[in-house]
Amino acid sequence: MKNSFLTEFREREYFNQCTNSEELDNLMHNKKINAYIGFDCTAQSLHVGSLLQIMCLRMLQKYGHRPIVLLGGGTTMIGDPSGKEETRKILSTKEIDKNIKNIKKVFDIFLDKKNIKTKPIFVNNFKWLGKLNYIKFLREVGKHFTINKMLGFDSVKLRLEREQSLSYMEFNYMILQAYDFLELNKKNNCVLQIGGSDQWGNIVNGVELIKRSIGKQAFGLTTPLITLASGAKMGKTEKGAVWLDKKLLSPYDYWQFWRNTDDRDVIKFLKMFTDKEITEIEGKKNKNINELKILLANETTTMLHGKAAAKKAAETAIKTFSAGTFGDELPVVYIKKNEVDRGINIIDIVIKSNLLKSKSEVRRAIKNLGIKVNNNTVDQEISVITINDFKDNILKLSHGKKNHVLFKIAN
RNA sequence: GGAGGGGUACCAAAGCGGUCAAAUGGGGCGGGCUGUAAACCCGUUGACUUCGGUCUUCGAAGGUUCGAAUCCUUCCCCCUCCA
Repeated sequence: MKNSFLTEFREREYFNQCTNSEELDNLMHNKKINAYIGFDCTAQSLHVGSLLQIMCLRMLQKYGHRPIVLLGGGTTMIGDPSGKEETRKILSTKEIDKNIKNIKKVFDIFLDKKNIKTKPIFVNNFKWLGKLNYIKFLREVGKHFTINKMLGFDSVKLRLEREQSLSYMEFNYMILQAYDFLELNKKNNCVLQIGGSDQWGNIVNGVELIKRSIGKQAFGLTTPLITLASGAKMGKTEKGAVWLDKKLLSPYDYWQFWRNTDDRDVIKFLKMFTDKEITEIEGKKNKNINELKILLANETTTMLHGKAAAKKAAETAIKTFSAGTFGDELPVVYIKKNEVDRGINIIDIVIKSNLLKSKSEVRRAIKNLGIKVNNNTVDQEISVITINDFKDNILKLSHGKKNHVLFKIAN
């Protein structure tokens, strides 16, 4: 273990597999390299599922290497079958372009652009995939792939074993990804591709393609699939994906996501998703678990949304959970004064708050004593909200312990 | 192309003429206990409701019947075996 990149990569539990870790270690020790990770652009932004990958890019920078961010405009048009049981929806180029634009913002936040030597390179594989000549491609790239082998890859095998259809289009995905790597190797001198463990097959194909077609050595490195102590996949909550975009998930909710980490995952997450030194984290092992969770939430939120937003989120959390009051990071809904004067039924105001979607759900929640107005449990579904329920123009409405909305009166 | 089996709610899976808005398990949500954790316990899990009911749902469309998730016809999709 000479090279600190791979050492830290292992220490932080990022390591899953490597095509040749010893040589990669040597290489990265002796010179600065260019390495790439590809990101899927099927959604309008990235969520925590991609955070580990982003952390890898940051670590490359930390050790003086240059990250290449591939936003797969071309491959997104095909859809990666890895880990998917069904064919994905096919997006239009317009949607994909829009997604790419928005996703790029995430990297602007996480990656350092000031240091010329490690400044990230952004590429879109549509640039080369979009103008491929089919016959030429088959002759130059296709000949290096055998169907026999391709059938053995998990992404293909699983689909076939489960007798789920796999279109020819998707079947080609791995070849395209391999070609991406070749292209980046030629044009950007990229010698390493990092990805999630589900990308192993695709990555290995790229490494082999580079070797066969131009005789060069390249490397592949994968990160493990993060599973929670509870066994669930990381990143999903009741509210849906944990987006890395404040328009899709507020800093407060992002903070809450980390604050609610399972005890057993806290140390691991501190290692994976914060910049705190390993030794420092190890030293905290016996600290109060809730303080560690707050540390985790503060660190991760600061990294994404900035110090001020993290601080506000933390304060709001304290007020909401400890002090029994409320902080200003809670979602706010404005309500007209004359509506309040008329009196609003509790069911209607819950619907207005978006805490619950249907009146039946609200009735049920009330029956289960899950609705609170200003911390007082509502036990009657015929209760009416009036101006008297507003204190200083504000009313706090809660569903359960963690979901709160503030109503403010607007004229 | 031939012979069988199957498509049920978020998922898995029962039901096979009325008592079915549909058993059970998982997941979700709420409550309790706690620490905004885990485990455990309880409740709840189609929509609307004047709480009497009403409306929509068991692959799709038709039909039989007083009455269909259940029976019949056609169609679509999936699986198993044979060619």
